[in-house]
Amino acid sequence: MSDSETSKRTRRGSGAITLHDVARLAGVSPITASRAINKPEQVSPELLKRVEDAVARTGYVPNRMAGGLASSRSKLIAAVVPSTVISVFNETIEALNNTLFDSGYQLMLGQSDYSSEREELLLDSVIGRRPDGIFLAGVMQPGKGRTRLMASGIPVVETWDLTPTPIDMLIGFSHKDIGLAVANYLIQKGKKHLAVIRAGDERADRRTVAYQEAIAQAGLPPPFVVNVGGERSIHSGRAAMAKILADAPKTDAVFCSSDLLALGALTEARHQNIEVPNQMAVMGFGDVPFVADMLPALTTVRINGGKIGQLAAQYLMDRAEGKTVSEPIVDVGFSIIERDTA
Amino acid sequence: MSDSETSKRTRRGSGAITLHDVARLAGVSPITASRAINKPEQVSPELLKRVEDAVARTGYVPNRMAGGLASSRSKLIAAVVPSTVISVFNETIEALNNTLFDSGYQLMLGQSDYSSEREELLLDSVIGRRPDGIFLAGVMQPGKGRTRLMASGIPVVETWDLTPTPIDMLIGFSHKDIGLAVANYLIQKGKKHLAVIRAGDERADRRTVAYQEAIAQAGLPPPFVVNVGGERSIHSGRAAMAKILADAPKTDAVFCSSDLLALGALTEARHQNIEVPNQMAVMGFGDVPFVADMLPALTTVRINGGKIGQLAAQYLMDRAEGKTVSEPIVDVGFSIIERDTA
DNA sequence: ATGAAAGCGCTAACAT
DNA sequence: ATGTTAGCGCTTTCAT
Repeated sequence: MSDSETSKRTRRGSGAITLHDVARLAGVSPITASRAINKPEQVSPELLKRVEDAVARTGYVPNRMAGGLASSRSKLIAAVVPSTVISVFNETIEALNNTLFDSGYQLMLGQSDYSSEREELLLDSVIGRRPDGIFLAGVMQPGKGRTRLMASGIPVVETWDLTPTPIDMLIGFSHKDIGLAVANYLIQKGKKHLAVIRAGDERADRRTVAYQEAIAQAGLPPPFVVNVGGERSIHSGRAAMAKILADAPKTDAVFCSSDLLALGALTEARHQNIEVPNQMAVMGFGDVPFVADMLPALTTVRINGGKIGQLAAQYLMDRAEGKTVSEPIVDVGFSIIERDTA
Repeated sequence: MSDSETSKRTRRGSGAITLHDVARLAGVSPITASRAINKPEQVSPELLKRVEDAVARTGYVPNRMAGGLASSRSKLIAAVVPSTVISVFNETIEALNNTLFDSGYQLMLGQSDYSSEREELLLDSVIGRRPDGIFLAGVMQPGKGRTRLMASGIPVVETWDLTPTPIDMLIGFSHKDIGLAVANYLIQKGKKHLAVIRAGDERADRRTVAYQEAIAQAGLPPPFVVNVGGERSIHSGRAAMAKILADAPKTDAVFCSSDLLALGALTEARHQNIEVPNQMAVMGFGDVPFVADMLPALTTVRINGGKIGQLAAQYLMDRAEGKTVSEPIVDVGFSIIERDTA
């Protein structure tokens, strides 16, 4: 209200209420106002109340960019995921976000679209924000991005995979073991002519290779493989199943790289009056929230995505606060959920 | 390498490479280094090259918190959505994120979980980051949150709905018109005993009320209503359909508040050998990416979510850059996609 | 085209 | 328990 500002160089900032305004109104020094807001136990009840009143009256919202700059603690966590639309990572992101929010952290979301070029751009953009931690969906392949990440010194958690050489922390499971387990599950169900509908990524590759190995070990003919590349949709699942039915008609079981692909395979099987699971077993991967309730209910590989997200958030926050994480590499495992389709 | 730092109060920052380091290495002043990076056309080729080399050699990544503080431009956009797991907003968020990223903006994601208490907390947290714009999934009800948002002066775009009193910009469509259109569509197909499976939110309410109106207008008996509250799953869709079949057996058409609910309804119908669409028509809402390829393919209301996201991003960025948005209120409409189930 | 000075809004470090 | 001072790393303003 009563301002007498005189300066040669003027450079009014955002115009928003600042800590100084609040302090002046409360009749205290800025640092006391800061403490009243962030560490109320360090301030006498009397002054605390005056500051609180001033905050309420002005509608002051602290500028976290300024705070972050001053304290080198941004209270930001970045997540880098390949895709956000109906992806297996959704549950993980939601859990991550919720856990972070409850402790006053904010989530920045970056999408790499399965492109490593874009991922590198994204990483620089992310590092520039100086987040207190970075969540990665997957394990980062060696390259410029990985190097820069390590150089940044920011705590990193890689997820949804296992590797002997993590950047930092790791919360995942073995894709190889899944390939093995699924093949053996199907074989034990009496299936003889296995197939696989796989995505183009490297994790799908490891599952497929293990699947092939287990099949070879059992003395069965090698599986028919359809690689759908980046097309993880129901549509491509249908097309893939059509191809299997046409080119490898003896097939009696298919392992799909994702639940969506499995749903597509199932759709095509129904379309062609193939009886599931006797004539054709179908398994998915991911156990996205709705496949349990469909008819037939999908037999699939379940990953506890929520647990991964929650744990990752905790680890990142612990590290941001200087604590050491006692078990920085965790295998959360997986389970085969037996339902109607296999 | 050769440092001789002497100061009484030491407070080493993050320890990362700063613009000063780059400038020193390039033999220019910090401001020249800054210009070389941000406005290269203002710097002579000679110095530009020296700065670029220094950046490459040091692996310098600008600290955007510092830059944001100095310029009052964070290059951050915040999105507030109720949920991220298989929600109709996913496509919008992805488009928003992609459009922003291409212009150097980053997305912060906040989840309100359909709770207005949480939404208020979230809003303060978001405002504290001083984003250049805020994306809202839905329109914000009057209240403390809305007031604070308006007071913040940050550009806001509300979406997925229409209102005569937007906070700022608005990109949506009429839920009332959808209720009307769906009812008339079903009626015109010869359906006489309509029902609705709705969620608990206010938008679903408006669709339902309009649906009831249109039915009344046509002289048909009022629809049987099942309110699933916050349970937007396939599971609750199944349960709701079971209830309809038990309590209102004459029902020959159901409009569902979401595609997932519709899928559940369809599942139950199949389970009870109800023939779709003749005996029972089912319509969804949202046209999530996979319902088109299922068997039967779902007849549903399609919203161009991608367009909303892309437009919202553009509007927010324009406003952040001081441009005026010529048409700040847009009705993107909707369409009924006729497929197998109605 | 380049640079010096000032300061964005906050908190860490050092008093008292 | 409260205050003073000096930055955090950058960009604006003004000068050359």
